Amino acid sequence: MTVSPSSLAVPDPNASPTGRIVDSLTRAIVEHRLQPGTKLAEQKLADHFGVSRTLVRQALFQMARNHLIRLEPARGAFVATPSADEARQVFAVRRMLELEMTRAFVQQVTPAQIDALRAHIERERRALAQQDIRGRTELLGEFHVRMAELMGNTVLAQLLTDLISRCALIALMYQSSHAAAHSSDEHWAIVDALERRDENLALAQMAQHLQHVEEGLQFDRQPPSHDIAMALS
Amino acid sequence: MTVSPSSLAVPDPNASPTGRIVDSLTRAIVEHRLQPGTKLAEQKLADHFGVSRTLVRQALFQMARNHLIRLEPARGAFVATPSADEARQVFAVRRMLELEMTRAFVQQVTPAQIDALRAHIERERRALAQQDIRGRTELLGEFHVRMAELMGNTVLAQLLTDLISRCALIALMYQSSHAAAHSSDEHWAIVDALERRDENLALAQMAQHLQHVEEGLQFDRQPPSHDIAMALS
DNA sequence: GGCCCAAAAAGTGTATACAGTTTTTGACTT
DNA sequence: AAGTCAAAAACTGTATACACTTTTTGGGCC
Repeated sequence: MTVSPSSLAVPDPNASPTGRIVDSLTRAIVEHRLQPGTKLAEQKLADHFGVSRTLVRQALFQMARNHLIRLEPARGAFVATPSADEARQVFAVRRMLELEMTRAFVQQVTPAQIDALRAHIERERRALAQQDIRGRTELLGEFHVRMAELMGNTVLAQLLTDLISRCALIALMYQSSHAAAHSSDEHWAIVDALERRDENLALAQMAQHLQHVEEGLQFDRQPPSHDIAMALS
Repeated sequence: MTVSPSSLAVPDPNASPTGRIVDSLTRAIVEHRLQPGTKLAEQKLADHFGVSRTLVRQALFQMARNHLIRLEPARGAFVATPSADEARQVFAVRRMLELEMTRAFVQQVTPAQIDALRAHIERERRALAQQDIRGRTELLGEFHVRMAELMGNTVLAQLLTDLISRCALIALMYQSSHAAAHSSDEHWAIVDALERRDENLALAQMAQHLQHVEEGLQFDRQPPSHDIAMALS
């Protein structure tokens, strides 16, 4: 199962102008600088990025496939507003993927991988200490992607990247009250279990971690609507 | 976990002209009417579909995200030629996702779901009996998607749809010698185990089934090149 | 003030134009 | 005959134009 990580080169998204726009918009959404439901007018984006609408449209179409934005025919693009149902489904898929990933990871773990994961957690902690909200969110999500990359499975890593982007958007909508510091400690516990090659413990830690992340969400809360009239109805 | 299937409506891909093109090209690739490596010239596709290059380009960009086609800067789009590494990674992800899906399925299985799966297998068998190669391939893959849909997890179902499309392309490249009839019988065995709510048996059957599908591939075989010169070098 | 409706403005959907790059062609050379 | 190279053709990448749809505006009416 272990495979050379470089064997499946993924083109740098910043290479093409469209990729640059996708990247920039994705960051803006995941980092909560764009509220769910916000209209994304093509000409305004085109002006902002200094390109024509053609490239913006290409970027928007691609992002719609990740469900980070929603396209309404003849009405335009909006930052997605995932429902509670969708949120639960996304988390269910993450659980499925990451539990089995953890299982596979234990089977082939090396000291170098453990070191890499510990180094990543160190970065998480620095971001936490510095109150670097943006870096924190990104790093906490990336921990899971890093595991996939260390296993040499680029396909899995890309899938997880998409899922975790959706989770970030969901977390915003349902106002996660989850303490980020807690997450970093849980990552540490997972790595400890991996190092000991204790499959059952690693699975339990990962399951608990994902459960805590999901529990931070409050699905009973009404999704904050961007539309005033609808919010007051 | 169980959620109404209709709650997360996915827009009919045939609704937009671009979606129609994506759908048509995806089918052509998955059903092996387009060889891996084939050049997809924009103007030719545009003429064929009776639209301008604009729409074709949108479709190609979207398909590149599924990895069904590969875009080379300034050179155009080609039907993807997944490497053996990529194939192994895709199968690894399928295993992860589907094993956990099976686990979750057992926890919440209903007689109606069993009936639906058996009905699906019946269709597989009809396609097999009629030597309907195209329908057979599609139905055998769809069985796994159907399980996700029956659990009410649209997110999972869409992910699996993409993965299974990639698997179909991989199967073509590495000349699966896997008997399709066998697959249908294995599906039957999985459903039996699900009906008995026997988690361990269901997991074992699903694992074995996926292993058989993957074993049908011959990774040692040189990927058949569309480029004559390269094939002879 | 609130409501209705038509004109204007803004925006999306698709086609086309054009610049720059890659591939093909075909005459010329060895 | 095989190789080379420049001109031509074909193709991609981006911008722009234009038809059609949705949203906004503002004036008349109750």
